[in-house]
This record gives sequence, C-alpha cells and structure tokens, in this order.
Amino acid sequence: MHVLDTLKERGFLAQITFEEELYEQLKEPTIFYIGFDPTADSMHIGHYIQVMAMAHMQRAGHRPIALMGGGTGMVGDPSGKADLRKVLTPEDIQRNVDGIKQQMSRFLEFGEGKAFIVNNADWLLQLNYVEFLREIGTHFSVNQMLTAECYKQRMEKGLTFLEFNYMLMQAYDFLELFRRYGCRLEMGGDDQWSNILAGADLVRRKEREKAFACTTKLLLTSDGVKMGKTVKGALWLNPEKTTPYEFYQYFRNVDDADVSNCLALLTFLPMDEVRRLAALEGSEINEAKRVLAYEVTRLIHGDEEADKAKQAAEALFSGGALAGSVPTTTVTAEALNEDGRVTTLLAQVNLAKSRGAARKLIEQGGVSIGDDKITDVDARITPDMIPEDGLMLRVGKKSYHRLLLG
RNA sequence: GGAGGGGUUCCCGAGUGGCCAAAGGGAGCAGACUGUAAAUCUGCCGUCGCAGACUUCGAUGGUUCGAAUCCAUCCCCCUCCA
Repeated sequence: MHVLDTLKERGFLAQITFEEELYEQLKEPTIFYIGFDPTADSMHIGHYIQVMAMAHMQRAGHRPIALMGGGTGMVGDPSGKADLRKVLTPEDIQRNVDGIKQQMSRFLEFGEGKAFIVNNADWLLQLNYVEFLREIGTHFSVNQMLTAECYKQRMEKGLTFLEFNYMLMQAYDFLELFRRYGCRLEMGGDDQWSNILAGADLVRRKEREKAFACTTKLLLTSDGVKMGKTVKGALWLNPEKTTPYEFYQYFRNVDDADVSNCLALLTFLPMDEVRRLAALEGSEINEAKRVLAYEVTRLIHGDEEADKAKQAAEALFSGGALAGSVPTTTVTAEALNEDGRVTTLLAQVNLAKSRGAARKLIEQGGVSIGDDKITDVDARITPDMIPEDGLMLRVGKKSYHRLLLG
C-alpha cells in the first residue's frame, strides 16, 4: 500500500501540495522532515502524532529528519499564538533536544542511513542580515503573507516584525535541508501549512527542483478543541510529567466520538481492527477504549508500565484487589497521631490543592476512605485504620491515592 | 508624531466612590444519572482557613473615613490621521 494511502486511511492528512507528483515521488525512498520546537525536555501528545506520521513514513522506506528549532525558537512562531516565547539558552536547548530524541527513538530508527536530528541554530544563527534579505527576502511577497490564514489572528491583535520573519526562517530551513541532504518534503501540523508551503515554494524557486508539503490534522476532540489537555496541563510523554497511569486513564476516558480517530492516529493497529472497535455501540465501546488506552500507553511507556496501568485501573474500577501502579505515599504513625485529619492528608498527597479545597470536596461528598464515603470535615485517620496493604483515599471517581504505614 | 478608544479574577465579558472577592457565560472540579463516555440537573470555583484573615481589577503615586471605580505620571494594546 502506498504510504500516502496509509496516512489518508488513518486520517493523518489534512493538506497536500501537488498530490499526483508527490505520489510519484514517494514511490522512491525520499528524505523528508518535520520541525519540532525544543521548548521542553519532553514531547506531548501533539508532537506524538507527528512522530507517528514519521514512523509510518519510515516504515514505508523513507528517511526522516527531525529538525530541532533551536534557531527558530529564538524568534517564536506567531501562528495562533498570543505571546512571545521566551528565549532558551543553548544548554536548555541541548537538554531538550536530548530528551526529545530519546523519546523519538522508541518510534524511529536512528543511525547511518536512518533517521537523524539536526538543529537549525547551526545555520540560522550565523546568517548575515543583508545577504539573507537579498537571497531569501526577494522571494516573499508581503501582500501574500498578510493574507495567510496564520497571520489573520495576529493582524487583529498586532504582529511584530520579529515574528513576521518566522515564516522566512522556516522556509529557509527547508531550502537548507534540501541543499545539505536533498530533503524534498516537509510535513507538520496543519497550523503550519502557510509556513511549510512557503518552504516548498522557496525550494522550487531557488533551486528549480521539486519540493513538497503536506500537513497532518491536529489532534482535536469532536468538539474541535485541542486534545491532550489535563488538569495538570499538557499530556506529556515523559513519565515524570504525566504518569503512565494518568496517561492510560486519559485515553480510557476519551469521548465516544473520538475513539476511532485516536485508534487510527495513535496506534499501529491494523485499520480492520480499528474499524471493528470503533463500530462497537453503547457500553461495548468501553472495549475499544481499553484497547486504545493500553496500546497507546504500551507504545510510549512499554509493555510493563502499560500492564501496570491497566491492572491498576481495572482493580480500582471493578473493586478488585489493590494493584501496584496507584500513586502511594508512606506515612508514619507519629505524623498521623499529630495531624491525621483527612483534609491535611488530601492536601499532602495532592489529591486536593489545599486543606480548604479538601474541605469543600468532603462537603460535596467527593471523598472516600476505603469504601466509605466521608461526610465529616474533621474526620481523622489513625494508624490502626491502615491495613497491611494500605488504605485507599479517593477523590471523585477517578483519583486515587494509597496510604501505607511506614 | 496627532486624535480617539481600551487594559477587570484561567478565558470572554459586566461593573464608573461604600451593598465588590467583583454580574453573566465558558472552561475546570465535585455530586446525581450513566458505560471510568456524552447530554442534563445540582454544588464549588482569588489564597489560606473553623470562624475569619489576607492579597487582587496594567504600573506607580495621590485625593477620600472609604477606590476596580476620581486625579497625576508611566507602560502596553486597538482604531483613524500623518
């Protein structure tokens, strides 16, 4: 199956340039790239979808370049953004690049003739302003740029010249990657369409060679909101930022309408299987959600963590035995004797933001100890209440924390 | 550079001297109902908290018994003109 058809079938593709020609091009091994801004030391779920697209491409015999935006990061992409990004130090960027590369290596093969990483700081930071204007600037029409969708929002709010240049820099990246490595295709999120298109155009104009652009759909919920937002912020791939259990639960709880899309985009399950699972109705769709949550967790955190998360979830929600992956805190008898109030403990283990918040949760009937709902705001936990295998604190239906006596 | 209009709690947006921790909506959290879903209904929703206390309305000063609201200066944004 042609890789474009694979990507289409799974719902990755949003826009493509010269579709026919690109089909032909991809019949041969092709070097392509996707850019990532190394603004954090971990990817989140939005990046992950890009990496999945890269993985599909690599499996089809193409060679991925992951471009780190160490240089463009110093300017900041204004597309859809409200504020300037802060400038990162070279050390920050290196650390972030390392973190991201490590996460990517689960999905991409790096090495000789395989995927590789480059940083656009290597060429962008030493550009000469006048030379750049004369070589690149002449190819951009301000009139056209101003009509680009990605600047629309900023045209109403205000756009600085600094950010206005972002498009030129990103376009220049493509040209540079073409010159250095013969890269012919840039992929990216659909919000990058204008920027990506500008790059492909630039290569065609400067080099009179074929260059292509295609964008992937953004991971949106069926309401059109960006997916991957949690109480704590983004849904990160780094287990220290988002635990495998939280990660599992996020997908276990997706909206019915989003199951099909997530399965296709975020897992490698064959499409026949995806269609079968997505067709399940009523409460049966929970089966599909279990598969989704398990598969995605497994791909990102490995079999072992996925098993733990799954077991923990099943144990908690079907009232079975305690499992290993629930967040746990060990408390001493002395500490409990001194202040064993439930409000204090909830705040301590982060199930509630503060004692005041904990108090409100209890007042609303949202807190349980073991299987008993608490109604008394001043309830206490004493050392003898904690059994050998721990005492389960619960807020709402989905947040658990186990107390051990130590 | 000139003229006018703005900056309010996570977001949108009311509030023009005490009744304002600040309407309304959205988001979020909790409860009921469910399928660990959605929709709906209910409660919470600045911080810490038993009461109560403390800090917010672009910034800094001032007027006043009392300011998000009045005055001065400054910063930022928008519109029109140059």
